[in-house]
Amino acid sequence: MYSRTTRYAFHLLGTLARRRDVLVSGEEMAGLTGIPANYLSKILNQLRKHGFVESQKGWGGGFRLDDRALGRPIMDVLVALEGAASSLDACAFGLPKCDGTNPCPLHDQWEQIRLASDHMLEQTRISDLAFDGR
Amino acid sequence: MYSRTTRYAFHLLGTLARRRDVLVSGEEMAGLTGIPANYLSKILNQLRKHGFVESQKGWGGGFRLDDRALGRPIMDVLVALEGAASSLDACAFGLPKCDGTNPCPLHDQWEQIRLASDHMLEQTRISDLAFDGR
DNA sequence: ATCTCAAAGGATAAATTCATGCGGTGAGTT
DNA sequence: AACTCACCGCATGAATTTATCCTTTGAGAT
Repeated sequence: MYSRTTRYAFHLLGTLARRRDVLVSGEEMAGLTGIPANYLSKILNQLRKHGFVESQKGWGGGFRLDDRALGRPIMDVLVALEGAASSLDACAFGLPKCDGTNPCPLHDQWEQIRLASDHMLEQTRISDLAFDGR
Repeated sequence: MYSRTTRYAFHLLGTLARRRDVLVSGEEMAGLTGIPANYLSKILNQLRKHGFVESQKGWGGGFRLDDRALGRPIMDVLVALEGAASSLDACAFGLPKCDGTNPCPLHDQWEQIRLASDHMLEQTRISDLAFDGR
């Protein structure tokens, strides 16, 4: 599974995608999503460094989606936060090397599942995450 | 993803399924699988308590698959070790309540993936895990 | 200029998962 | 009976992930 941090990131980006072009403060986002305020700011900061969101300090400050991020696949988020090349572990059986020539007993079925997950992450864009709620 | 412990359990059961009716010592299983010996014994002990393996103490002792476990789906292993009702998290977006009436933006696609994983775990039996290697 | 607000950043702590160490127990051998 | 082997259980430790605290920085308001 994607880590809790990654799931938080999806939720935060979805919340910002729902509120385009306005600044939403961290405190406010914590209220909207239920994510701990102090932790959420770390994640948004990471997302900022990777070009997904913009931020503004000071009075009336907050976070806002970077327009250029709207069309990016959410796989990019996973890569940015986890450094992962794929979404799910390569092998459900735990083999360090598991592929077509040296498959574990679950290889073929797991491959399908992993591909479906990768496909979802590649096809879903950040704009698709727009969401209001917690 | 299934926890490392669960993946270890699959690997251990697969190794025993390949060696029916003989006792394999913990030390030996560590060599066969590459799983830390002291950790592996914990997992096998858990599996014993849940009726997947039998063990024998003392000289020539070791672990052996419980014959009645052969036909059980490997979902049972996951449930026994993680107490999980399903294989993957209910919601990839992190919502505490995510279902058809209150779906997250990823709900429908993720549902397919989760069902595929559940299906794999229900259809695969312990006997199917038979495997030699690490 | 000064004050206030909110993000940025660093350090620390809590929680969970994974792994190790070691004395104790039971089974078989000699 | 004494010895050895290997599982058993408890306690401890390491690593990773998640969460909190507190100080600093920058932007706007007064």
